[in-house]
Amino acid sequence: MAGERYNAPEREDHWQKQWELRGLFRSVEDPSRPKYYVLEMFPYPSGRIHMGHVRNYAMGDVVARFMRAKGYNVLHPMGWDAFGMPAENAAIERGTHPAKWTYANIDAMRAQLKSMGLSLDWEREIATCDPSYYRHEQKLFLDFLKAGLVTRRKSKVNWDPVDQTVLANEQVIDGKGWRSGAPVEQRELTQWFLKISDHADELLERLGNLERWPEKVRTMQRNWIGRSEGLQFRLDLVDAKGKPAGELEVFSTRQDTIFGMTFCAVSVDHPLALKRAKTDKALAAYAQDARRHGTSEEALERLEKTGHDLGLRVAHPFIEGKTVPLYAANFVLIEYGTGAIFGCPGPDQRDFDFCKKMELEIFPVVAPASMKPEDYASYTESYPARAEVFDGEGILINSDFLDGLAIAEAKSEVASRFEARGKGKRQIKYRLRDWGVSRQRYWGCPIPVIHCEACGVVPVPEADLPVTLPEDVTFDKPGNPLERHPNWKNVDCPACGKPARRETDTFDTFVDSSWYFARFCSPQAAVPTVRSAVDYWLPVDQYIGGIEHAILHLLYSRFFTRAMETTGHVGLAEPFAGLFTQGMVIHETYRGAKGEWLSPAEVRIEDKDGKRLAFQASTGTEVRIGPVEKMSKSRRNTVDPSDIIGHYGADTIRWFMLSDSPPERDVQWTDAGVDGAWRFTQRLWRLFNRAAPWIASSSAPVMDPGEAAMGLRRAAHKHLKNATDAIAALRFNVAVAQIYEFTSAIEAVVGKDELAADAGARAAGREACEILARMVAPMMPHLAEECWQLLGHSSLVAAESWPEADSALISEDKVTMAVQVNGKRRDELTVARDAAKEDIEAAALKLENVVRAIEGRKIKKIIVVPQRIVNVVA
RNA sequence: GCGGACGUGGUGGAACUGGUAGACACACAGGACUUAAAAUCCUGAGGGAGGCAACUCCCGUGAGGGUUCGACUCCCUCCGUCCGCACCA
Repeated sequence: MAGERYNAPEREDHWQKQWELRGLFRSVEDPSRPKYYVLEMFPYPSGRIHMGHVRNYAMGDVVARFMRAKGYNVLHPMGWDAFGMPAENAAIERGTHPAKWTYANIDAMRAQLKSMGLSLDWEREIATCDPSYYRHEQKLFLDFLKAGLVTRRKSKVNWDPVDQTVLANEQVIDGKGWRSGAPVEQRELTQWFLKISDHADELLERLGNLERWPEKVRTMQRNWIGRSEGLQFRLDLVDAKGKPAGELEVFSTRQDTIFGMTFCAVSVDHPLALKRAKTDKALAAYAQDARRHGTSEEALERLEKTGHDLGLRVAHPFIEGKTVPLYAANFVLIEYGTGAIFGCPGPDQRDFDFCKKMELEIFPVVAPASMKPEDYASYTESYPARAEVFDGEGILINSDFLDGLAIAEAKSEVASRFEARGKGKRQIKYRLRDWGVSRQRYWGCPIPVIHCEACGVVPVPEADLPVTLPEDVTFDKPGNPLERHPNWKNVDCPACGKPARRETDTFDTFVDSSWYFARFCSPQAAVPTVRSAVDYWLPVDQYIGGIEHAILHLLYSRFFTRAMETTGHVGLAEPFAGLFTQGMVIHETYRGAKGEWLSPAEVRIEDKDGKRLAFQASTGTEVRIGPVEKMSKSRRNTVDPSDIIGHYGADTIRWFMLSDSPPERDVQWTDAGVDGAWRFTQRLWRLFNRAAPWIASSSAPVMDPGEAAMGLRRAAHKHLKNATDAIAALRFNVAVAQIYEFTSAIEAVVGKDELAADAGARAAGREACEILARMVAPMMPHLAEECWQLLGHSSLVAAESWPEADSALISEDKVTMAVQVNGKRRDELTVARDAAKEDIEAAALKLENVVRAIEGRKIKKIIVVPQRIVNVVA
């Protein structure tokens, strides 16, 4: 036995088979037991799992196994987010059919995940590209359509003229298509939209209830939804001759600054601008230029804020006879508010800059609250020369009837006056826009509608679902294969029976992932969701994934759940009660002589005089060690999880992922770190091998345990409590540290020859080992089984309950308190746990170090915090 | 620009509601075992000063100030790093 090594790969295979044989991780609804739904964001089947997956799923598995041991009925499923562009790209590049490519990847990745020993219910596995999944997505869409949650309209989209498809914003890089490199055009296309913006207020409001979500994610969603309260109002226009020329409707959150209005501006796409552009060629050219810059954010940053005079003037609503110019301006967005603004250079930096350029009047309308009224005049005079505007809290000035009011009061006053005149209304605007879900792509869920010349848009009858993708498609030409398929799109109209055309757009893949968590509750059902199942399992109690989904996926899923509630598919509004966003896996980067990226496998690291040097393994030439960055194919700084699992085993890679770094922060992959984790697996295995015969004859705790026994029992229960709390709070690195300490404590007792005759120590050793095996089980499940077996059990530790910490053993009867003099630690004092304050004070004052520190000074005060600290103030 | 997070030894990090800063791990050094190596085990260590030594003293959680008997923790100012959003009226 001694000298042997734990053969992780072989034993892990064995234990995985045992779990599967007994169906330990299959979950069945059981209303008599409390449920716990733990879910990690399901992967895109790109081909192989990466370290990010390993970290994500290791964490989720700890939670799943821990909660199972705590007695919960745990649901822990896995599936595949299987539609998407990479499959089509593979088809274009390699001629493989997207389905073939995708399913092969799923098979490969399933095997990899299984080798990690995850406690998943594989019977619930789903793939979003499977008709058995997406038929229900189509049904949901039809229900949403009926419920008025869907709309179809023309909108501007990013269009790649080479690939002939719409691109998501994320796929536009510096104004160019990410694949083709062609400049992206803005095109008007008729698209399907889910009306998420109708629910902006709900989605915002309910963020407040998501207490177990990271503040950061809630803030990001709050900003994304972008609520602003303001006033929408109409201003009178006059033409060059001073005659009335209609009205201009604007939106502002700062209507209090109305007396500072020195111009108005509209978007180049505003009706007023479009109308004039028909006759004003210079304006038409200006507008064209402004639109061109609309795509790239970088260009926006540098873009000068300019305007083109529209030849109209705007009458000031409160100053008789005053008018200001009206411009078409490149910085006004048609999508937001009314596409028109009133410009006030006072508290608005952008308007201030614009006025300077256009040489318009500039004066402040808000003065800092601390300023004395006699200084207002000089403040006003010097204002145009300022480098930056004042936009803080303050008092209205230069504003007629608003003078002296605070900003909030002035806002309310102005709003009331407009409302009284019938010229305006208080309004709340959101930045959030409707979610365009149409994609001109093959590998996605077909949108189940039919276009008929006579009947218009006709939903596919539910009996005809699913609308499946045709298999005989070609990818040799750019564009949507569904569009050019010879007959797929030709159907008879379900309403009138005349020839009609199928919708050839497919859904954005974010639609697929917006309800998969609900489908997991009844993955084989003939309807999208079974109410008894979702009512039992949902919400997801703990969702774990990357921060990159903070907005899109998580916001869409929240909206989708609300929509499914409206249509009766679920009975709750929020899908994820708890969210955890884990950090990335990062690694050093290496570059060769020509600046080419080198993978860690191609590099040999050496220590020379305390300096780390890297050499190319094949040539021996020196390699530059670059910054530590997120593992990525482009930088080639990836490590393949399967290589590590094949060499060290799954437990080692899991343990490493959970050690050291707090789970929300990035973890740096290092060989030394993996070696350390591997050494610990060996150490535990050796310990249990040594312990087994040593504790074999022990039974129940003995009547009169000695010092060694009591010490070990106290350590066991203390570490058990600490680790339990840490795991429950997802602080795996802290739990790992507790397990290390606990292991050392056991090693100090178990197997020691001098304690072999101590029955109490042997009994405590058994108790400690049994606790340790179960504590380790969520993190290193295979090794834990091995250890459990070594202790003589025939049961599986994966099915064992979590040990209970005995609080009586944790609170020791003697405590060590620090003794401070004037706040500086001078000595320590061990007293009975319940010692009286007076006795503690007296004992503290007798300590040599304390006496010396006091130096005969008079004692002013003594603070005693029971069980913690004594502070003598002298 | 707006918003958020963070800043602790050589490194990753720990420190409960303000109460012994640096747990645990990595790396390092010394030692044991060994013919040797690997593996394993033991020991040491924030920086500085004094002492043969047990030990004692000073400094120390980005910088400066404040509150407190007592601050990594709370407050203010500043510096730095990272992230998100960004012409949103």
